[in-house]
Amino acid sequence: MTLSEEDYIKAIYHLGKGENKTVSTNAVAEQMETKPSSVTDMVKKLSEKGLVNYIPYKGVSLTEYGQKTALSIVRKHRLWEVFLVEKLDFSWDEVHEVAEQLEHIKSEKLIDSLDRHLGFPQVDPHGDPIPSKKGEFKKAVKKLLNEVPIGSSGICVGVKDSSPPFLKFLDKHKIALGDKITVMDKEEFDGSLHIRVKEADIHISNLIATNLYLKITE
Amino acid sequence: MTLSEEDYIKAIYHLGKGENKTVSTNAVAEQMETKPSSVTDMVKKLSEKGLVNYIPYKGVSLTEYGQKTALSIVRKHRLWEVFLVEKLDFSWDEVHEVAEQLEHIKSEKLIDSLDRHLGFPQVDPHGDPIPSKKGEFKKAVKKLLNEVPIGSSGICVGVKDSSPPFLKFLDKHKIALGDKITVMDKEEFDGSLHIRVKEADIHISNLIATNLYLKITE
DNA sequence: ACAAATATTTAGTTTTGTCTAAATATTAAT
DNA sequence: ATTAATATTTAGACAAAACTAAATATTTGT
Repeated sequence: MTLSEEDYIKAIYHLGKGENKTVSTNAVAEQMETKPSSVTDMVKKLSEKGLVNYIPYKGVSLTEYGQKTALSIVRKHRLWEVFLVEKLDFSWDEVHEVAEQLEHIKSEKLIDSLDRHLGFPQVDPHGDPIPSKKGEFKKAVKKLLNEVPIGSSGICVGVKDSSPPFLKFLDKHKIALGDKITVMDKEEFDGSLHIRVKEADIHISNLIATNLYLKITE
Repeated sequence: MTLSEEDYIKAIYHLGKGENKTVSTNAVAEQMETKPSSVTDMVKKLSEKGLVNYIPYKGVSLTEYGQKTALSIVRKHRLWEVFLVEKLDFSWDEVHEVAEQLEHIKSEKLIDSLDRHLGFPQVDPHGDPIPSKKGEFKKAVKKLLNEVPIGSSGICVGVKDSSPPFLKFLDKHKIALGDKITVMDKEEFDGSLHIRVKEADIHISNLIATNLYLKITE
């Protein structure tokens, strides 16, 4: 597999939302920042190699083999992201570009060793699940903090209200994007929550909880 | 810089023994496992980009800019080798192929962080020095163990006598290629040595010392 | 110094991945 | 159902990096 082929496989995988939907060549072209005609060419080649199903004018989807390949690339990408954040102190938003390069390194031993070195992480710094060597993984969903069941934890991935007062509140309570948050308990009376943010336990109102998005794996 | 260009720069650097000698296109072709005509093409391109000095029929050498580039690649290669051995438990002889890929990853922050993560190592697992960010580094020399001054240490990189009895001896005393060896003391009387091999102190005869190569940086 | 051997370059192709412009198929609108 | 708009493919070209075969320089042996 060439670098370019891998990028196409990954693009088709992501556009299909991991559910192997058929996607249009135009969509792939936009995702890859290239021209539709280039996509047609590449998709024909990938089809000959047995990585995708391609019907002219109808779109492409991954074959089983293509899916396995995509998951292997996603696995590498996410493991490297964990490495960059955990070991090299990269921040949440700096990892993507470098991981895009590292994901193409070819060495099974490297990835297995990296996985072990990192303690077999289940999710990457964005809260997305890391496929196992065999390609198994749990799906991740984005939920408002108030909808997260007690005992579950996830990664803070966004805000609904992005007004300065709210962001200031988050800053004051040391809640940042990328932080791991666990719902410890919920008050029946007012819907307020006891949560754990990176080792610290704090208590927040229901209103706050309805404005924070977590990514959780079920 | 493309991947291929980087490989050529590195080949020219290594053939010049780090001393920026002028090397022939044929030599580069052999090193790169490619054809001389391909080298001519690439060398012309590199010359236009200001990375090499090229005189047709006379050979190529790196410009100052080319040397800086080469050292930056060597630095990356060797840091990754340290990472693979120290953190991922790769053995001495497994690292090269993977490091050849990793050395092409482009991110200054990545390399600086890796360097820090590894504790700013001075040499790679083969005993070769790691250039600093600015491209400074000490030269490494290969010496027989009996010629190494007291107090110095180096990496075991080879044997002069490769007969089974000698190799068996090394195995028995847990001396392996890639091990760090420090000369602790020398007996005037018989030239025997007290050496430290990976935390263990042992005593070896002069004959043994004349058959082991160390790579040391001055 | 000259012929033979060797080294190097040039010219012309190939492959991969891309592009533009033109042609064709599909979808949407009336 | 026909036309207009949009999506997709085809055809032809290009750049990068490689190759082969032929041409040209350089070096070597006598």
